[in-house]
Amino acid sequence: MSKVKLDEIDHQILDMLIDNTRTPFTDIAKKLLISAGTVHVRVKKMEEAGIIKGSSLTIDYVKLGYSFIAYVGVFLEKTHQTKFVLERLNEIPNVTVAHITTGKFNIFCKIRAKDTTHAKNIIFKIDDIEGISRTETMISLEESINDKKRLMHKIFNEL
Amino acid sequence: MSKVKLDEIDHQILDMLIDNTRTPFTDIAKKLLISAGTVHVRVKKMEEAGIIKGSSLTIDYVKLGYSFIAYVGVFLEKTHQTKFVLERLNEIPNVTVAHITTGKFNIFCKIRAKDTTHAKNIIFKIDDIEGISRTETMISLEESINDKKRLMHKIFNEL
DNA sequence: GGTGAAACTTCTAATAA
DNA sequence: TTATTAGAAGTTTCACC
Repeated sequence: MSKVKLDEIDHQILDMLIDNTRTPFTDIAKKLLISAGTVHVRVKKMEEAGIIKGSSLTIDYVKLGYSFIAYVGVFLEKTHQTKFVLERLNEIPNVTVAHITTGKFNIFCKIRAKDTTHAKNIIFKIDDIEGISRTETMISLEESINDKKRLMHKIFNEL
Repeated sequence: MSKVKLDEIDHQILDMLIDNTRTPFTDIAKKLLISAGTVHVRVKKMEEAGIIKGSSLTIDYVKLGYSFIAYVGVFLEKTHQTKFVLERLNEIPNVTVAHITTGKFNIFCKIRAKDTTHAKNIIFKIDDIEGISRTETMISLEESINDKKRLMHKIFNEL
């Protein structure tokens, strides 16, 4: 849980790699007026510190036929069932994100489906999980802002 | 919006690259008993088809001091203000995701902050946006399921 | 479509500054 | 800490199945 100090160079390296993992270190070096070796050393340090956890492709799920996104708020019968319910949710591949939350819902999750029929089946599956008293679905009509575009320095430099 | 047909080989290539963008094509080739050239050609095709939109680093935001995640449901005064409000939300760097939704809320977004004080300021900023009548915040106590672990074939092979 | 090997680019680690 | 450099490793292309 320790905070790690990064300097401006590190932020800019992260920025470019967040935008495209395969940005050659030589390109980064050229842009930042340092050597590729230095980029390598700094990236390695950030990996060792656990700041860089890994890398992943950004997939266009819509093109693959998965155009349906919904958020499902889950109400539990009893709070101590949280762990059990999360395990069941984890078994459904279409539940792509889940958070334990305060406020209105006990658990809050995101599902990705092909269409409304498919989504209905997934929601029924969720409703059937033991310990869930009821759910509330919010269908996404449009994903307007998306993690990807958020460059690090925008977050870092703001107060 | 067109659907694209991928075969089992493509799925497995995606699988490995989703898990780690830098998986060498030679490793993928070895595992799938094809040549590295073939892997290259298939990846290129999926890039050209727009299925692979890009790649990104997975950052441990908690280690960088951003341990606070919350979901904010937004109620609008009038629906036709949606576009305007989304533009304002997009100007706040800590709003990392936003969806237009049906159901309880008009817009649904995710914020990332350093701590509760920081989060409070962000939520106040959101509340101040013209056209928003009120908001409802759900604080994430724990992120239990996370996109990253979802391998493609699990989604593809399910009905 | 796929292959295998050559040509090219990038990474990495060791050495030196 | 950073730069340089050289050998290792990965990627891309292409003539040929």
